[in-house]
Amino acid sequence: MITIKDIAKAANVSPGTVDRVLHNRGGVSPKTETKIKKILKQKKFKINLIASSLAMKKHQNLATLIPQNDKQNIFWKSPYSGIEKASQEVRAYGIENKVFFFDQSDPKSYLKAFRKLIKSEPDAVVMVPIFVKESHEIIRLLNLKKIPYIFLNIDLKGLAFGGLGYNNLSYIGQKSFDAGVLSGKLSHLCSKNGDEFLIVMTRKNIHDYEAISDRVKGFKSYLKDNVPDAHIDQLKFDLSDGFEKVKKKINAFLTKNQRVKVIMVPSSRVSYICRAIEKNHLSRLKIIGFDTTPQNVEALKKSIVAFLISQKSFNQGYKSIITIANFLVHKEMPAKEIPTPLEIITKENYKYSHSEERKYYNEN
Amino acid sequence: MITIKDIAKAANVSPGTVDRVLHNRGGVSPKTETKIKKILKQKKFKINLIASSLAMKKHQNLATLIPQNDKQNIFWKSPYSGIEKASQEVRAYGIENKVFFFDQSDPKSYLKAFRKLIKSEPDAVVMVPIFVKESHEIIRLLNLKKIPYIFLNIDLKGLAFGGLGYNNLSYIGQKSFDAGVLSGKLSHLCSKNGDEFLIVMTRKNIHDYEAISDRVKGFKSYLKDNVPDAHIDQLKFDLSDGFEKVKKKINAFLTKNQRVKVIMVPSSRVSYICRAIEKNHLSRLKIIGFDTTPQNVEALKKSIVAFLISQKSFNQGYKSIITIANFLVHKEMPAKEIPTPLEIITKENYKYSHSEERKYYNEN
DNA sequence: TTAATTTTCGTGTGCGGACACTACCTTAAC
DNA sequence: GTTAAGGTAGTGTCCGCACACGAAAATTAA
Repeated sequence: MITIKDIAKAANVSPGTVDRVLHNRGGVSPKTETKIKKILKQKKFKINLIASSLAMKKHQNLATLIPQNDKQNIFWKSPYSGIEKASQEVRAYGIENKVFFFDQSDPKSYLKAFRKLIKSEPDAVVMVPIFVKESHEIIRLLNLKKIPYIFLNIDLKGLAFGGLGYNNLSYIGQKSFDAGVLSGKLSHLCSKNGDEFLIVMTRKNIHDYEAISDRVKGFKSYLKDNVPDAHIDQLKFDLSDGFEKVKKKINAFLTKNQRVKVIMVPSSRVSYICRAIEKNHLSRLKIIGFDTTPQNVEALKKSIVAFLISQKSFNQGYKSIITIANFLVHKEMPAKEIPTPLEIITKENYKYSHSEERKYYNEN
Repeated sequence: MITIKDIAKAANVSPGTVDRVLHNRGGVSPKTETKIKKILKQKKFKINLIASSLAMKKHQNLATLIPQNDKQNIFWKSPYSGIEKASQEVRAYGIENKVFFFDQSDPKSYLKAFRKLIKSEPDAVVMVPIFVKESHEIIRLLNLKKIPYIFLNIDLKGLAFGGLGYNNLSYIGQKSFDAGVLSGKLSHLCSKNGDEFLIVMTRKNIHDYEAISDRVKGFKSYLKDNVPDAHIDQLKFDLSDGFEKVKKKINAFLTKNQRVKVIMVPSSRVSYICRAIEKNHLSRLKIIGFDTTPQNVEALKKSIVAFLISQKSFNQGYKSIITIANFLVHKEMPAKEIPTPLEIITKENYKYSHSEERKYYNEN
């Protein structure tokens, strides 16, 4: 193991000088600088990150702005858990993360949570930019204060600030269009000529709209390219529709359209739809959904759902914190986009997936 | 951030005493011990792993025994890369890993590499126990020398040493039977009533046999449970069969058996088989294979192969080193089995998978 | 030449924890 | 009452690096 001291000895200088060269901190004559750099390369010196971050005692604050998770919004439990896990890990690096929750159906609570967040004087921010208009305000302030931020799960785009767009260090999440394409491929593979496809949309919150509509676009795009004469139907429900109404409508539709063999539900509420479908229909259907919520996994295990496409939201949360921590501590510039894998989950491979997440739950 | 010193102050003892309690090193009266433990819990003290491993300056040696990778055996490149990546990371913890290669078709080179390995006096070993008899000898020596070891990729079992079995700390790899079950499920999903299934076995090396035959068992098991009247054919080739012979045999078979619609290749050589199949057959076939070798991915991208089941061998290699390093440094006991996820890879989600591996290649 | 200034570099301290070493305090044996 | 033995607790040093401080060297000004 090569240390700074080894380099110093070899170059006939003190460790301090080597350190100055390593961090371009100036104050070193060109002669010695090149000499040291040569030895550095020759001996393949790598900074010991362990010792480095221990010595770099400056404590920094992180802040995270995410939707509250509860029984209704169970989806947000995973990212939160991932965030918690990462927070524990980076604490040793002197980074303290504070999480601020908001009600994902209430823009006011979003702004309120942000106001609290900004009072905590964070050095960097991880946020889920659900509300477009409010996020605009938030980001304006972050830019002003020069606080770096990354987007989690939702890739807010737009021509804000005079066409410059947002300045997020990175986006960590799923590429919704491609997720939709994948659902199209899976639908295609498990159907035969003449089968019809049905998309069931459940718009629970307005802000889901972007991702969900991208998935639908991706789905249609795949089919257009690969099954040009595919017949695609679409059913839409609103939150205001009660379960009974959904049930009636969907079963009536399936009775009338016996050639529908594949159902794709672009939201994370596929299990809800499954519950609404009568058994006699289920047997002929291949159902594809998104996200491994407990209910969805239940339906998968019962072989009601054929595929779930997972965005590994636990890993998303985890990675967002690790990414920004690396940026703060080691000035490591993240990629502008860090897409989550599109994992295909079936009854048979579920138990081998999400192992980090399960491990975390077991330990806590 | 709570440090040992904080705890010491609160308990009116010196940091040394707290450390003794933390590591059960004895020499502390029960009274002070319980007091300290209470404060530890109350203040939620967590050891700072960064500082801990820096302070634990004892340098340790790791040794890895894996098959050489070359054009013929490209599969082993991924695990090796994962091992290299992890080795770099753990070097900061004072752990030096040495890799010893052997020819995967030559037991003698296996033993020879091991002899070199043992001369390096490793504190722990990661090994791919390809050859049964020779591994037995190797493990006997490791047990004798009390060197801990873990199995990578191949789960050597047996009633060795008086029925006690091997003493490997852990096995890191795929559960082959379940991988086969998954391939059965995928075959099922993309077939319709009356379709026939074909298994094409290419036995390149004897030692692959276990994993491959388990995959076949899993495949058949799934179909037996879910498609009881399924018709499953099987073709076997040997390394000695030339490509032309394979080609002739397989196409003749497919011509004669037009109802075969799904082909499952339980080895990592699906692309080889695909090259042998004539185009007029390909169009009606759904082909499922294993492992994301460059050639297989090529076939996937051309839509010749429908699914690849990946065992993420890069991650396997990576995890094996990390696991044993954690064991050495933090005495963290690993799980007896660490199964790799069974990832379903299609043309559409390939680019989002194996991101760590690709990142590694880009940086090196 | 000498003083003033700037540039270059060496030294020392501390991050949080591990562990060897030492000092102290009991207890019991003589 | 002295001493040895054994248990308990405290001190000090070091891990590899970052950074502040100030000394030495080099340069410029007077």
